[in-house]
Amino acid sequence: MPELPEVETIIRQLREKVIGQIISKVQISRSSQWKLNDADEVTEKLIGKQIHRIRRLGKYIIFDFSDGGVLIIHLRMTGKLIWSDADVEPEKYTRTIFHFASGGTLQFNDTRALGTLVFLPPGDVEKYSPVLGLEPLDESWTLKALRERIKNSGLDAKSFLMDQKKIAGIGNIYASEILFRCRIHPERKINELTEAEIKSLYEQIPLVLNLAIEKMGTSLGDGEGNFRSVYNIEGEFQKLIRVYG
DNA sequence: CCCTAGACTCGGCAAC
DNA sequence: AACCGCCGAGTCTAGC
Repeated sequence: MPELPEVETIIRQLREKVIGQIISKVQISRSSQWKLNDADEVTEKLIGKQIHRIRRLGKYIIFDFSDGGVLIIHLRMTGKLIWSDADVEPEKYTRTIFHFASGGTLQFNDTRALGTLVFLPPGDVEKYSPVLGLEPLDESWTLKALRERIKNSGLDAKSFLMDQKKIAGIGNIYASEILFRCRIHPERKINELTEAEIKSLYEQIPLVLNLAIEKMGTSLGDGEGNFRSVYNIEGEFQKLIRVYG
């Protein structure tokens, strides 16, 4: 499952390959994953768009085009973005392929097909903006801001960490790992933690996420959820994980 | 089991 | 003052 470190790994690798590139063709084989767009229309509209910037918001991947439009992709459970320098044919679980003028291709593969894609032309950028909580790797990540979020929540600690409206980017694997390192039981009520425990969360959350980014993410299990980077290789963080499940 | 969005429930609150 | 109605927080479920 791609969580913040996996998505960050993906966008960093994508930057090396697709900044400045121009889309020459888009092949959509599962149009229902384009949430706000008609498949034929978006295929047409994306041609000629140049990728100016790539960024991450929580677990969302955002491509900014030179004209101000954006493409927003969420990988959900099993989505993968795979880069190839050469042309490729769609495989069984290929849902959309982006072809670039350089000859390279970016495949969006997704076994469960729960991932989402949204294209917003320059004027419509406001039409879709996911509601997300604190970004653990931003300057906005402060002990005070975390305490403020915790204050009015009756969730248990693990649910709190995984709630994207509270903190953006954490899922099952990193929530478990962070709580283990903080010695906090996952079912403890978040608003009943001691000040020392909140402080520990405040420190461990960015620490664990940054460590996982250094290791290019976590590839656990052999099934459909197993993370692969843009170059179709596994991450290394599972070697450092201290708890599983 | 653990990704999200939307529909739903619940409880607190408000009045001049 | 709460028979009302809004809001925020939490729960449940569909989607493939």
